Amino acid sequence: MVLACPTSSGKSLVAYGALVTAALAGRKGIYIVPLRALASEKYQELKAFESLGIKTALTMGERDISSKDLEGVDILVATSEKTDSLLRHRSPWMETVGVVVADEVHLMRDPQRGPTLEVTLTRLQRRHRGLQVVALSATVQNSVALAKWLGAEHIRSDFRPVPLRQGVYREGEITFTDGGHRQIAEYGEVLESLVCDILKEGGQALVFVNSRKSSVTLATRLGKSVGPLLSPSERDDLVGLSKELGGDHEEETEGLRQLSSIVPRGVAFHNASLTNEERGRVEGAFRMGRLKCLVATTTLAMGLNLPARRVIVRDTTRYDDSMGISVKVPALEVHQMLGRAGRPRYDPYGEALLLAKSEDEEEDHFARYLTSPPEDVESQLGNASVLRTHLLALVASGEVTTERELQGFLESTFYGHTLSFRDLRGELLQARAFLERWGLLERGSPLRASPFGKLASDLYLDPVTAVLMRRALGRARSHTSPFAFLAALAVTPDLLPLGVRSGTDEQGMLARYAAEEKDLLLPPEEPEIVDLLPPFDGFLGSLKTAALLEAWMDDRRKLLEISEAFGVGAGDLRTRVERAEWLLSSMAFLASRERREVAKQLDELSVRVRYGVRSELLELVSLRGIGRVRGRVLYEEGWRDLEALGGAGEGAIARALGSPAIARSVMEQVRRRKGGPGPESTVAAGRGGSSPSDPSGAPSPEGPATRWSRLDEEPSSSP
DNA sequence: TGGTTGATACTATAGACAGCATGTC
DNA sequence: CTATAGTATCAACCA
Repeated sequence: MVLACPTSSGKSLVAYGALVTAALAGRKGIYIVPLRALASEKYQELKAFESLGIKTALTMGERDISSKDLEGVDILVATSEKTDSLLRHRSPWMETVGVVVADEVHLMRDPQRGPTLEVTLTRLQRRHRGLQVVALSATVQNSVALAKWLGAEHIRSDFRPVPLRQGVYREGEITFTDGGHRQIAEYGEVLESLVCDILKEGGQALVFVNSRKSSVTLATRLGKSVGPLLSPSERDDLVGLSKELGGDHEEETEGLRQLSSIVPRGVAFHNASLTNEERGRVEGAFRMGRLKCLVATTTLAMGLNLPARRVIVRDTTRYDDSMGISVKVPALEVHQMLGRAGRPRYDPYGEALLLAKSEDEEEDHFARYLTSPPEDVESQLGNASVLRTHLLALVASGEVTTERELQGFLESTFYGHTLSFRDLRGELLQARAFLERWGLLERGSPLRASPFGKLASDLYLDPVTAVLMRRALGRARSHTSPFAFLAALAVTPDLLPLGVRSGTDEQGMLARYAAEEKDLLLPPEEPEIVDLLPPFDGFLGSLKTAALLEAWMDDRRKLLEISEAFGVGAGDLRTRVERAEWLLSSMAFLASRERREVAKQLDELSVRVRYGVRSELLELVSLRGIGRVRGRVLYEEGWRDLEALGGAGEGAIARALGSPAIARSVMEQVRRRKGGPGPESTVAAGRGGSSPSDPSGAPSPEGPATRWSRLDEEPSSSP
C-alpha cells in the first residue's frame, strides 16, 4: 500500500498496524525512516506492543546490532542507510523479512540520500516475492506512480486530526485559501504582530526562516515583543528552563550562550549549529508549552513532529550552494512546514501562513504553494556519484553479476519505471569505467568486485573516499602527523568541508598552511587524482575541517574557544567528529593488513577524535562517564591513569568532579578492572577493534602500488 | 564637535546518513 | 534559473 497523507495525520499508526499484525502471524517487519531521531521515536512507540509479545529492536549508525541480537526480533526500526548496509552484508535476519514500511518515501527525491532508499526497496522487492510493502508519503502528485512501481494499492487521504487553515498575510490581513479573511492587530513589525496575536489567543508560533543567522537574530528580535506578554509564573519557569537547557555537566557551547539570553523571553531558535541534545531540549520545552515561539531552519521541518497553532513561513527562497544562486524552496518542503500547524488536543485549528509584501507576491504564493500540488517525486539515481556507489554495492554484494542482471535490476527501480532505463546507459558506463580504473571492480565480465572494492562497499565508503584513502595510506609513514591524516580524510566526499570566512585572516592562514605543510598525504594539485579532489577553495575548507578536528583533539582548549576561533557551532563540530571517527577507523581497517603501525596510529586517532582528547587522556576516557572535560580535570589533579585513580580517595575524586555519583561509578570501574587487562588493551576495549592478526606488520619497503596489489590479490571474501 | 540617522555596498547563505571484529558486562 | 538579511562604511544631518 502507498499511503499519501498530509504530514502529522497519524499515518504511522497504519504502519504499526501492518507490522504488528504481521508479527503476530510470525512474519518479521522492518520500519525504515530517514532520520536517526525519527528512528528513536518510532522505536519508543513500537515498544508499547511488547505486551503482545512482540520484540522490537532499533539499529542505526551509532547503534550497531549483531545478528545474535537480532534473533527473535519481530520488528526492526532502522535508517535507510542502515537497512542498505544490512542488505549489503547479507544479514540473515533480512532474509526472513515479510513486511517493509518505508516512512517518508518522498525523500527519494533527495539527490544524495534518495537513491539509497530507492535501491533498498528495489532489492527487498526483488529478493522477497510477495513482500508486503507499506510506503508512507506526503501528498505528492505522482504517488500513484510510486504505488504502480511498488505494485501497491494507492490510498490518498486529506484527513487531518486538526483542521488546517492556510493563507497569505499581506498588509495587516490574512487571506485564506477558503476565501476567509482575518485582520491582525499591529504589534510592531509584521512578524511581531503575527506571533503576539496568536500568543494572546493562547497558541504557540513556529517561524521558518532560511538561514541560521536569521533564526538567531529573529528569535532575539521577537523576544523583545514576546517577553512582556508573559505572566510572572511563566517568566520564573523560563529562567529555570534557560539553565536546564545546558544539561547537567556539559561543556558550555556558543548556542547555549545565545539561547540563555532569549529563552527567558519565551522564544528560542532551532538550527543545526545546536547539538542534538540542545535541539532535543528546545523541542521538549516547546512541546510542553514552556516556550511560546520557535524560530527554526529546515532542521525542524524534516525532523520530529512538533506542531504549533500558527506556523509562519517567512522565506520561500533559499541559497543553493551548488548553483551559487538563490532558488525557490520546493512546494513539497513548504507543505511540510505549513503542515506543522495545529496541535492535536491543544489547538482547535491550525493556521499556516506565508508572507507577501505585494499583491504579485501574494498571487504567486497562492499559485505555487497553496492551490497547486507539489512537485513529483523524481528518482535521483541518474546522479553520477550516487550511481557509482550503488553499482559497486550491487556487484560487491552479489546482487548482480552480469550486465543483463544489472539491466534487469535498474529496470525494476523507480527510475526504470518512470524514466527510461536507457537514459542511464551513458552514466552507467562511466560509473563502471571509474570503478574499474581505480581497481574497485575487476575488468571484463562477469561483473566482479575486487577485494578492495568489496571492502570499500562493506565499510560503506564512497568509492572516491576509498580510493583517496588507499592513496593516502600508500604515502603514510610512521611519523605522519595527525593533522595530515585528518586533512587527507577531509578532502574526501564523505567529510564535508567547512565554509572559509573571508574578512578574517582565515583564508590566508589556511593557504599558507597548505603551502608550508610538506606532509600532506593528498596534495591539492596531485595530477593523477586531481579530478577526485575538491577545487582549491573547497580544499581550503577541507583544511579548515582538519584544523578544527585537530583543535578538538586538544582537550586543553575549551569547546567554546574552539567554536569562536573557527566560527563553527557545536552541532557542526559534532557532525564532523562523528564522521571523522568513522572514517579514521575505516581507514585503520583498510590499513590493518599491510600497515599495522599506521593502523594503530589511526585507531588511536579515531578514539581521540571521538572524545576530543590528547593521547595522554586516552586511558582516563575509557571510563564510562569520563570524557574530555572530566578527563582533563582528573589529569590536572595528578590522576593520570587508572592506577593513580585507584590510589585516590573517592571523596577527593568527588570533590574534583563535583559529583559523588560519578566518583562512585569511576571507583567501581577502576576496582573492577584491577588485575584485569592492562591499560593498553583497556583503551582499545569495546571499540579499538582492528588490531590485525597478521604478525608481519612492519611497513613494507615497496611502493604503494605493489603493496596494494598484494591486498587486491587476496582471495575474495565474498560469499 | 560629537553623535545619530540614512544611503550604499558588500557578504554569506539548510541539513545529516553510514563500519568491522573482538572483548566485556 | 527566481534573493535578502545582516553588517560595514561613509556621508548627511542635527543638537
